[in-house]
Amino acid sequence: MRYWLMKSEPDEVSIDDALAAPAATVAWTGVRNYQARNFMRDGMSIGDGVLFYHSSCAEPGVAGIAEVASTAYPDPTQFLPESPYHDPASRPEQPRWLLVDVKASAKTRLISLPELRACPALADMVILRKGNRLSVTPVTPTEWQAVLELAANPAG
DNA sequence: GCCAACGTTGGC
DNA sequence: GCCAACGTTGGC
Repeated sequence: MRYWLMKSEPDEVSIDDALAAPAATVAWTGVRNYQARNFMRDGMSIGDGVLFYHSSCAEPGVAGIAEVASTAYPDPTQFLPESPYHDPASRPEQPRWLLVDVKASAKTRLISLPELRACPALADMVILRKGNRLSVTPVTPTEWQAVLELAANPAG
């Protein structure tokens, strides 16, 4: 059992969108970074914990809890010419990009970046490191527990 | 919109 | 293999 943080732009798929989807499950399309892909391919197992993070929005931060709901499989959007995630260099017989299904478990209060940064247990969290841009990152059990505790507490 | 940080590309 | 140029990410 491992833990992860996965970024989503809420304009595209928010935690509410995920919870409203059939079986509260969404295919995590659009990852186009090899390191992030490799985490999904080589690191993830069904049932792993996921921090659902809202990025590129007015209030970036952890917005919900989810779990990995499939092993990695080819991201169909890489083959769709009309998709913003289209990759003309990827061949169907050897797909370059993968995704996993993510099942939303619960919405949390929004735990903002400043609040995450203020938590001592999260000092080394990958997402908080300077210059970090990875959309899929590992989370340690200690960090996972610390975020759950923040989520359970009142804001501030 | 700005810009720092990072990944990718491509010429050499 | 080096590295400059370019594109993207993402907080502010």
